[in-house]
Amino acid sequence: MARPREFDEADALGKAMQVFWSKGYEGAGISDLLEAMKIARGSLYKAFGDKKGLFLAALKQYEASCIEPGLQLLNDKNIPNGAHRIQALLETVVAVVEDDNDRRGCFLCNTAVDQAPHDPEISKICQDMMGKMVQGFYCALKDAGEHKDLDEETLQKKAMGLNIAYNGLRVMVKAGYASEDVRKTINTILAEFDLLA
Amino acid sequence: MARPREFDEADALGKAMQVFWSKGYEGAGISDLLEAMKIARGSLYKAFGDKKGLFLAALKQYEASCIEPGLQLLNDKNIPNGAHRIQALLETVVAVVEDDNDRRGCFLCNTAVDQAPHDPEISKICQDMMGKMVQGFYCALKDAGEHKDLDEETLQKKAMGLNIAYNGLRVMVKAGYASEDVRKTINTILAEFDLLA
DNA sequence: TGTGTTTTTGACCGATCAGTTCCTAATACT
DNA sequence: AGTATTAGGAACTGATCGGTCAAAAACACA
Repeated sequence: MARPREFDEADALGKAMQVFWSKGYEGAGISDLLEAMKIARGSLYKAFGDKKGLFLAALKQYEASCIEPGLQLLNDKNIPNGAHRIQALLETVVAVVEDDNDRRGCFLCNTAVDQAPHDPEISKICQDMMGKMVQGFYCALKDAGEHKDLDEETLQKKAMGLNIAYNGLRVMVKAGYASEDVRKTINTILAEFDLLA
Repeated sequence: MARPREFDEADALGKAMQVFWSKGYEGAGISDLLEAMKIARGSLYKAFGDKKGLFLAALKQYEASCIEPGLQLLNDKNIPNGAHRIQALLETVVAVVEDDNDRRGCFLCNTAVDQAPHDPEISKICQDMMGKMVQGFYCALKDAGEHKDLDEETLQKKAMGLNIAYNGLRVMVKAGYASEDVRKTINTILAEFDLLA
């Protein structure tokens, strides 16, 4: 017994995510968001509460649409060698630069850098999401050649190290490094972590 | 034959650097800066031009006061083993967290993440400064045990890999990870790069 | 003691910020 | 058809944004 939504909430949220991803929390104005989402001001506040509410929803959307596929790649048993899965994931980082010169980096990493230190709620979310990435690397490592034999703690530490490398690569991309440099560095990382054939 | 400056420009710039470092470019309002620098609005614009001019000066100041000492550590021949120098540098990352719960991270890394993609001038500065870090790691690697024997290109790639790890650690700190986790990860990095005794 | 030059200062500018309010439009149920 | 309920939309809020300006103040020189 009420007027129905005229916009697709999931679709609008996806657009909002893109804006936050490109411009960051502070850099994204409500007007920017409205324009991209193609909804009116009142609708935004009615549907998402306030700017931070929309941001948190966008972050969750990023997890579902970008982090999750990455995790599935790291867990993809169709690629028997876990090292190949890790390589594939790292190469997505450079692929977006080569394909579209997309230097938005990782929305999660961006948020960790510019919002987490000022907001405990966001800090917790970032740690949770990063924790999932670490677990993804862990699963892939368990299927990676001689790593199978390592004890759990060592694998966990290696997984954390790979996640650090992943974030560092994202920073490198944002700093503006050429894609070839990023690609070379990926190979170095893989070599240092004993993940090359 | 003119009124002299009443404030120490270098001192004020240092204060501005702290504000930008803590809050980022967008997060730092002119009012925040004025309050910290303890000067009046007009003085700021007379001395530094505009907000971006002040930011660039602050970034240069960061290079002189924070990056440069790091580079000197990586080049410090008083520590004969380059691996120890690298370890010492990485440990400064966790030390600031343990000592003061300082999670501002690296001002350069922060700037790369949230400003470089939107400003070619800042992008270039970030790449230049990161290049210096890479060279620092390179110098240290040349004095690090069996690495002495590696060819130049391999060393360069390893140096780049270490810089990526360095930035990744900075992100990890900003995300809010406990200092013990960061410390463990540092050891993992050193181990993977064959820099442990 | 003027006089010229530069710094300081705070008031002020238009623009934009996030968020609110209120009225209209559109639906579902009776 | 009537009514309750919610969405849509635009005008509006006070606060803050980065930046300007003109007058007062402090010095160096004559």
